[in-house]
Amino acid sequence: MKTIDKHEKIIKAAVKVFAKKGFFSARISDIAKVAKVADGTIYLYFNNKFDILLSVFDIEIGRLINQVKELIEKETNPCRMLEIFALKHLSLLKENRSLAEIIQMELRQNNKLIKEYRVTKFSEYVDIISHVIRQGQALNLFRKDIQPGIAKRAFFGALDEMARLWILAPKPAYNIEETAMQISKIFLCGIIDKGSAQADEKRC
Amino acid sequence: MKTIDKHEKIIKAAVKVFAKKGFFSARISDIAKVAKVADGTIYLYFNNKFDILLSVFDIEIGRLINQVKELIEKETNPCRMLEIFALKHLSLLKENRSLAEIIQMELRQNNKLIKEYRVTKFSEYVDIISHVIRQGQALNLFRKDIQPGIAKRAFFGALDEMARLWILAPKPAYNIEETAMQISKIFLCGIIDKGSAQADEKRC
DNA sequence: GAATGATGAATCGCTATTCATTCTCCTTCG
DNA sequence: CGAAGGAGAATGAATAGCGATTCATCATTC
Repeated sequence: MKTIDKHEKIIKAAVKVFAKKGFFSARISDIAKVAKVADGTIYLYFNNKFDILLSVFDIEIGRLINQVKELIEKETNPCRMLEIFALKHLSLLKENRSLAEIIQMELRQNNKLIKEYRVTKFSEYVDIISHVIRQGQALNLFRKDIQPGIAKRAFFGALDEMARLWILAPKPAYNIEETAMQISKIFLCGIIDKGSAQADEKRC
Repeated sequence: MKTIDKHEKIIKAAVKVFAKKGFFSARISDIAKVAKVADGTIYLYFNNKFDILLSVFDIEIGRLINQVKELIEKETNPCRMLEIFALKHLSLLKENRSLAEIIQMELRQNNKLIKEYRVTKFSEYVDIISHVIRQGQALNLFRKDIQPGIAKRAFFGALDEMARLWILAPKPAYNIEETAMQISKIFLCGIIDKGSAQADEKRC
């Protein structure tokens, strides 16, 4: 059993336990039990309980962010880029429900470190959206009176709220493709420049 | 000093302390200090720490919900109703920042009682939106292919994300009116039925 | 037989909750 | 009118339990 294995095992276990109980109610001994490791072992790999949470953010959420980024970068049409963002964001969270729960719960905590996390790595992720909107505006696809900073939040917030539905409701009422499509559709219709020939051409 | 005064004082204090530190990190003695009351006194009015949080939800958030509901009910035009919802929701949260922080943080906790709260009182609030959308569809103002259940979440999620911005950022980059207007505009443009004469008439 | 990794029982600090005591403010009666 | 008394409210020091963290000890590997 290599060192690297235990580090990973503990993080995976922590994702499960934090998702189930929330950071504060989760006990180190819970994580240790799920990871099949002694309580003390955890302190060989992490400085303290909060450090485990930060590692979850860095590694697991970081992985999520990279996957979406990578896909977006392959596209050039801003409309398609937003559709892909919606679809991929939702489907990755759906696949990894525990992680989705942690994002919902812990990334909202009023904590200095978490706040910092939100303004660095995570907001870099959300900034993908405003960047795409600016591209669309430059191409005369999207209306110029839309503020990218507000629109990005509107779009991300809409997706985030759908993610919340899945976490709170035991049975999902809508499937991912349908949800992602509806949200991109509402949003795209809302920002597309109807006076523009480009918008028709690109079939946005 | 009447009994009713202390109950209120403790709740007001709890709103501040929970907002600042979060439920788990808030100490009863902190709340007591802010309320200018002895630690023990709190237990004359509340069963336990969690009971204080539930009371905050019931009383303070309930008050917020009622205010928005009341305003909406005065309107008949679905487009205006959505605009008013956006504006009032944001401005009430802005006025009561501590409460907004609690909503952001604690209403996301993975807790059975809070989950129940979300599926009763709070979702009744969000359901105002889907109700308005259905009205609009019945009047041929809004497109029929929009699913009210998804659209309500898209709209609410967008507003909620803007509220989050204000909480995390020390200095707000956008004012309320502008934000509410942009979000309603994007959303209304996204759901309005362009083929319909009604939509023009009503100047949506 | 070191050196490194792992263990888990014991420690230690923290804070929700309790409860014996004190305070406040009426009511009653001499 | 003022003193006595007592009911309910308020106090805050003491308790009690929890759980993060430590560390003396054990296991494994070379």
